[in-house]
Amino acid sequence: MPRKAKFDRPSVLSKALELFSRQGYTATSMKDLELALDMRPGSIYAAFGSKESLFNEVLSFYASQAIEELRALVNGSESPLAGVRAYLIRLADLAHAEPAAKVCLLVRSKLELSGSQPALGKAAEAYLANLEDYFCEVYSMAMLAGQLPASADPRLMAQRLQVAIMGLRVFLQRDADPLRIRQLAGQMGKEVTCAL
Amino acid sequence: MPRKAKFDRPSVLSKALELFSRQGYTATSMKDLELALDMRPGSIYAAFGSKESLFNEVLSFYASQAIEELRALVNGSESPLAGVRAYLIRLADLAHAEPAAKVCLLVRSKLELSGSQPALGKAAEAYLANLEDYFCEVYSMAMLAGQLPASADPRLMAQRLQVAIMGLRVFLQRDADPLRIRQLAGQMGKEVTCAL
DNA sequence: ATGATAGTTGAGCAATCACTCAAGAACAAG
DNA sequence: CTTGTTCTTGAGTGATTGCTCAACTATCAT
Repeated sequence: MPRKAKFDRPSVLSKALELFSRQGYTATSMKDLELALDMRPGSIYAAFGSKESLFNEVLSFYASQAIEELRALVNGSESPLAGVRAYLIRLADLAHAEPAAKVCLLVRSKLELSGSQPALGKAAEAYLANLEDYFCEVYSMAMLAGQLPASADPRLMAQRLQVAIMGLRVFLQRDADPLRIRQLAGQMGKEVTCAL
Repeated sequence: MPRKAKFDRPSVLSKALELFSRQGYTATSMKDLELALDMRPGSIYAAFGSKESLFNEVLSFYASQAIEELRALVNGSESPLAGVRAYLIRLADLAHAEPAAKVCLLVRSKLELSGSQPALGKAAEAYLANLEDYFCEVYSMAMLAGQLPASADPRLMAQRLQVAIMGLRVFLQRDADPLRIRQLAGQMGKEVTCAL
């Protein structure tokens, strides 16, 4: 009996993600979203409830995308540590991408919203913690495979890696020479995988 | 004949800096500023022209403060490289500070505003470039003092250091154990000064 | 005092904000 | 076709945005 929605949720989320990545949460108005999503306000609110909960869903969409991409890269590499190095190189290659794609939306949102929208800040924080946990798993796997000294601390290394990734991705915004950035990423990859 | 302004510009800028650091540019309204600065709209506009140019002045205020602090620390250390390590440790100790003080306002603003307020984004970018230049000077000094191999690339090391700092300061937002962060900072300090 | 200059005030402007809801449109079952 | 259910529409809500300006007040030199 009902009528089915004529929009495709993932594709809508993807468009919203692009817009939020470019302008941030606060600077993006519902008018902007109506235009980008080609939806009228009533439809948006029927589908997502509010600007805040739409953004929440976008964050979750982005986070699962990010962790999936990472997982694929690690599984597709010869070893966990090689996967980590490959991931850093891939990040460095974002130097050629559009500015909006360079920063991690989770980091961006955490910085932007922790002070003014605590709930959204907490959400971004949680997804970042998930990523750290996954990094920790990767390092644990590497230890079991004998690729790291028995004295290694996977949790510390995971945090060390996340710091490196955050730094690199923020630095991407500075529009330096792509080759330079690759050089930096390579060096950091070695440091972060004890391959000095 | 005239009447002199009854507010102290640096102290006003300092209050505005605190507010912008907590809420960001877009999420801070003129009403918020009126309250924090204890000034009426007319006075603010007479003194600063617009919200945007007030923010510009705050950015410049913050940047000169930051570089001065850094310079003092480097000059007060035994060697340039020791100064760099000391700076990283000092950053790690921000773990005990209020959240707003943890992130660099320049990075925050670059991320928040590059997409929606290009002029302000460019301004933040320029100050970050100044900092990188200063890092480069420090490494050049270290080379002249024979603390680095002749093959070292000061510019690359400066960028490497800025990536480390950005990463560390963003990670501070995650509210990890302060001791952990010190540990990370110490390790990164060694890497970034070739003291492995 | 007085006049000239400059700083302060706050009600209020047009524009924009996130959001609502009554009306209409599109589908599926009978 | 109807009827029932859900989705879509867009004009319009009150609140808030950044900002203005005429009236006012304080401080100077004379």
